[in-house]
Amino acid sequence: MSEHSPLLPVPHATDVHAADAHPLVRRGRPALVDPATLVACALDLFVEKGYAATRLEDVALAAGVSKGTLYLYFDSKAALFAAVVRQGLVPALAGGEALLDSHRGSGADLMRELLWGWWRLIGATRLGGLPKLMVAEARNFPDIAELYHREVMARGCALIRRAIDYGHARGEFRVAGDPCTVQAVMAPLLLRVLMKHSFGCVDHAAPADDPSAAAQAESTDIAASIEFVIRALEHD
Amino acid sequence: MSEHSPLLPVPHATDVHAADAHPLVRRGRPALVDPATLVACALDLFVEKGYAATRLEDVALAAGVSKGTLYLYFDSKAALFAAVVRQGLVPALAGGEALLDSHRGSGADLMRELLWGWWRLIGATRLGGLPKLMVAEARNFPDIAELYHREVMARGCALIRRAIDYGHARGEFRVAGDPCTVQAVMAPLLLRVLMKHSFGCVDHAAPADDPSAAAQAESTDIAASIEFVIRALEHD
DNA sequence: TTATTAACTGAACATTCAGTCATTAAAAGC
DNA sequence: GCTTTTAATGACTGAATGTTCAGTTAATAA
Repeated sequence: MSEHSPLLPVPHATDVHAADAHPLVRRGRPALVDPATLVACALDLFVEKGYAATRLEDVALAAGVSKGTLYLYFDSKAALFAAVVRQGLVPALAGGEALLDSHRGSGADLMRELLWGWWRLIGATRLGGLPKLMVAEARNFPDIAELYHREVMARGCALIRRAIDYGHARGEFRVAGDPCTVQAVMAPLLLRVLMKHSFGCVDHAAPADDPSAAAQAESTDIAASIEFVIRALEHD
Repeated sequence: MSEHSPLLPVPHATDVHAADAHPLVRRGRPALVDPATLVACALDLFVEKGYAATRLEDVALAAGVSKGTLYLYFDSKAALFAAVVRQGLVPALAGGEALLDSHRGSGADLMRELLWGWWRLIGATRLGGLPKLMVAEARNFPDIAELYHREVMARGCALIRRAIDYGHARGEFRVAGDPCTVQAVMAPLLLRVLMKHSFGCVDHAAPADDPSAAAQAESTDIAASIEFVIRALEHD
């Protein structure tokens, strides 16, 4: 047995593909598949069907490879799941942190930008399926849940907390960024994305026939949710 | 094959146990197990491990019976799942509807009572695991998701909407009960209960060693969340 | 051309588990 | 006691699927 954690990709994959700056000329057959593609396909299927109901053969099929090829890049199904979470979260939070550092306007505007940015970069993309996936599987994969909690939730909460503190320091917000307020601020958007990826097909509120109208209605709802929480933050 | 829906309990169970007022004297061996116990055990395990990761043998073991006995009461695992949802939701909403009809005070007080009641009757009990379960499995069980959406979510939303309208009609609330506001009002509590049943063991915010202190902190957080949304509803 | 290396394949294997059923147990009627 | 009826059991089965690996393909190096 290898001495690596079973939730990490096998080393050769990391060496050959992730660190592409290999100085030597490669030998042998060139790779046909990018492991990032496998992870992206796995994310889609995990989000759509759940972890257990997703067959590795379907992931492979979606990526245009065979089932065996998956095992060249990931030790196990759980390792693939871990990669899905890791790959999803790494690029997702940097933007928000940069935004917060550069902002100079009002607290309400900062909060609007943060929440809209979260929706654009995560809520409205395929990454929006990750929260549902983690809620569903956190108890079955404590290691991955801990990673997600530490690297995504904690960092996201810290971001919101700093934004609330910013508005509080300027005298615009009634409260400072305690954990409970932070959760209440994120709650409407988080719940929205959770519902979208679970009851989305059941909920008949949106006109399913016209995707552009649905997107329009969604934007309106997001805006309303954001204004709702800002109203709760601001002074009377 | 029976002509009943596969998601309904087998008829004999309903006849013999649910309708206990059978006039005839029963013959044969008396039942040792109450199907409600099976459903309760299934709820616990489904919530803890997820639908797929829960083995029927474990459900049976938790209820003190054998796997075969489960099939005397439920046609399949999916039927057991449906019973879990159905049994959970039936008694859960009546209280809220009665409360709303009898209330005469301010809109904010009504909202406090409603949300606290929801927390006491659902959020803080084993039923609080149902939302997580449904979020996780809605796509895999469209029938059950539709049932849950129609009988739980829609009715719960209607309740909140009427409470907002009540406060709005009295001139206390800024807005009427549009669907988006309703969701924003429920969001903090719903998200809290979702997190409790997924990341609950990972989140180190609460002191896990002292359950009474944890319950105390939880009550404080619920109260803060409720006041947060009421503040967003009320006039400036 | 031939050897070597790496990527890839898919049939076979091993395991897990929902669902079945022949059997046993416990009650009531005769 | 004997029969009938219902409850309960747990070993068994079959299908699904995660995992493995001997073999194949496609590239470079000699």
